[in-house]
Amino acid sequence: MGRRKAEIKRIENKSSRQVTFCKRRNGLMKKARQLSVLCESSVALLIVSSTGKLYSSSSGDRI
Amino acid sequence: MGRRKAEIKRIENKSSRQVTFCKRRNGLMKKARQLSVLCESSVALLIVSSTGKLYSSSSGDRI
DNA sequence: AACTATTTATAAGA
DNA sequence: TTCTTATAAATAGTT
Repeated sequence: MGRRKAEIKRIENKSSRQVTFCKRRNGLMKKARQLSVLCESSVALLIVSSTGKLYSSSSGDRI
Repeated sequence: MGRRKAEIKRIENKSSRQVTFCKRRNGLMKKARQLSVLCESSVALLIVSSTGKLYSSSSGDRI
């Protein structure tokens, strides 16, 4: 989904890797929430960045 | 992403909710794996269907 | 951080 | 129900 077909392999460039991380992390969380709402399911998502920062989302969260 | 704009609210029809659950669950797991590979991160995803069945994916999984 | 061209996911349909 | 297709949505590269 972008200007070029993206191969699924580690992004070498550090800054673009971090931009992609931010974009895709947000997209993933959005879709996780959508699934739980659309299909009455419980969804939990845990992401730990390469720098060790934790991001989480679960269907019980208000935001 | 589809023929019609999909509102994010519980799908009332049971069979179409099930079809959507299957499609979106697969899509979500795919994107979770992509994020971990592209951005060198650890990603864990847990989904419990409305019938209580558990589906999980984590970046350590071989499949 | 915003913008688009393009790819990808998917809602309906066959 | 598995496959197809039109369209919505996500996002890669750009500005």
